Amino acid sequence: MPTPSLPYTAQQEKLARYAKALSHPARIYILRFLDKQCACYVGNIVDELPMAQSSVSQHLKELKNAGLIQGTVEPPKIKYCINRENWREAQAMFAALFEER
Amino acid sequence: MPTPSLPYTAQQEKLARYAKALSHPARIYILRFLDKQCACYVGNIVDELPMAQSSVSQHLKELKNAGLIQGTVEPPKIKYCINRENWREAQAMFAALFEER
DNA sequence: AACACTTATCGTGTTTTTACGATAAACTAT
DNA sequence: ATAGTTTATCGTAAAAACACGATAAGTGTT
Repeated sequence: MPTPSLPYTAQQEKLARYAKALSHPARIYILRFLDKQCACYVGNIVDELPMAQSSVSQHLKELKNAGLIQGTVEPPKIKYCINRENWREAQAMFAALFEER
Repeated sequence: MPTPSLPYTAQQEKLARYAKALSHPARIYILRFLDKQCACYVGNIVDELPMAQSSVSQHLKELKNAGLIQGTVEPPKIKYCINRENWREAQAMFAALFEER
């Protein structure tokens, strides 16, 4: 295996990170829900999903770390919404992957 | 027997499965490579990637199980290519996720 | 049959993901 | 202060992902 020590391009790494964020149905659900509702509180999402509050919180954290959502504090709640800038970037990167030839 | 109520829709599960297939940079690389080359042998891919042949084989298996690629035997080699039907389906499903509102 | 070539699979160890309950942190209201 | 509400984090355990070397399986050739 004599070839490249340079592993992957930054683009490939980034797209893989976005894809990983989308790789669990609960996170697809959350994103779809936020996209429809524009914004909502954690409690609303917990009510929708068949898992513990702590698990939902963890999925939200992963989506936030991936840059796909963002939260704003509205005491005593926290409101989450799609991060539109990165959302568009992810959209473009997936589109490019499938269109390119 | 009543049908068990699944927590997520079939669509969400399917999209999550496609996303998981794309969630590793090596698999992004492979798909991109196959898309460009139209088709190639396993050896060509192994030469491109900084990992063992057995690891590449495992990534190919995952992509095949996800339905994104397919292989045809051309003794003594095996030629892989994109599964265009599922490729288009994945393209449509990602596009729908990001466009929908 | 024996060999060479190509790729898949096996066995193993390490790391990451996923889920949970319990607890902490931050804020409001009484 | 005390209590109540909301969400994040901690600690843990089970499962899955990932990579590797070694080996098997399949095919063509001699």
